[in-house]
Amino acid sequence: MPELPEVETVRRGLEPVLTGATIVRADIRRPDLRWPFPDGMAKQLEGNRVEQLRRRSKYLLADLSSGESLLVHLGMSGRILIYPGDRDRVAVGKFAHPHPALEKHDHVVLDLETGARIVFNDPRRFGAMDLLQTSAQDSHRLLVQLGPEPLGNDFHSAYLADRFDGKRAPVKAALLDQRNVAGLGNIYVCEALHRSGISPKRQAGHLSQSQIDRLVRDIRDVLDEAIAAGGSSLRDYRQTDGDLGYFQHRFRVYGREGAPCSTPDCQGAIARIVQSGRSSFFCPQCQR
DNA sequence: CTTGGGTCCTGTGCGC
DNA sequence: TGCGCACAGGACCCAA
Repeated sequence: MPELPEVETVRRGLEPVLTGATIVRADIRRPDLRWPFPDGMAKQLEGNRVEQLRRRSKYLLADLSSGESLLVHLGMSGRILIYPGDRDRVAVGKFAHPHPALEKHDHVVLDLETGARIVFNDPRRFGAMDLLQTSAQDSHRLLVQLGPEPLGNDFHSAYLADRFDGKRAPVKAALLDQRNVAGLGNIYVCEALHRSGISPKRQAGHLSQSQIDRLVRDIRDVLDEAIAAGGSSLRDYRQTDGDLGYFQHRFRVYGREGAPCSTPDCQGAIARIVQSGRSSFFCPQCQR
């Protein structure tokens, strides 16, 4: 999926289009993604204004005028595209539809009063949508266990040291565990560990305090840089306008098996190993 | 409690 | 050009 930087990029793309706009029509084109959509979702959306578009970890939350929020998760392959529409063309009756034809895997379509159309497309359908009471957000089953935002004030080295204390799991697994810190995925964990010079195989509980300090800083840095670059574009991810993100050009280890390590004075080559079924990319020379 | 493995689904890229 | 296989950004669920 899109990890935190990609979801934040989507949020920033959607925000100006969605905030303050009223949903005039919701077209739910199949009964489910990863889970069934809530009963009557289309009706709960239609007629509502979107008050605010927020992000929590890798989830988007659109707060509605009804007091409910639409929760959206992009899974592995989910995309949201905006078609600005063209009211004038509709108004003069030249075109029955200002938007391009729907494509395969376009599962949810929201038409806004402004004429804009928001399309959720997800080939693998690991994504999710749900409705929740905005005031009870934190008790939602998908959000209740999430750890702190890595870019927020609650994520700091004392916190992480406490969470990692006594853990025998590899630090790679511990950082992917959303209960420890919420929003990292495979790419940015690999990248942060490389920047910190920490092997993904190291037991989380065996890191020194200075390594944890460094790791916290590097996690924040890599996420900030990725957001500034508009996220990373791999197979499926695009920004809301269909453009590519650019951060993938700055990967130091992810997807670079066999390439020379980019650390100054390091003669190592990037290796790939499998940890709990997922690829870890790292430099065995400078990550210890 | 922690940890690791299997699983959902479709698409793509590679080797043959 | 076609075919089969490995692999893909997530995270739930269950067994040990």
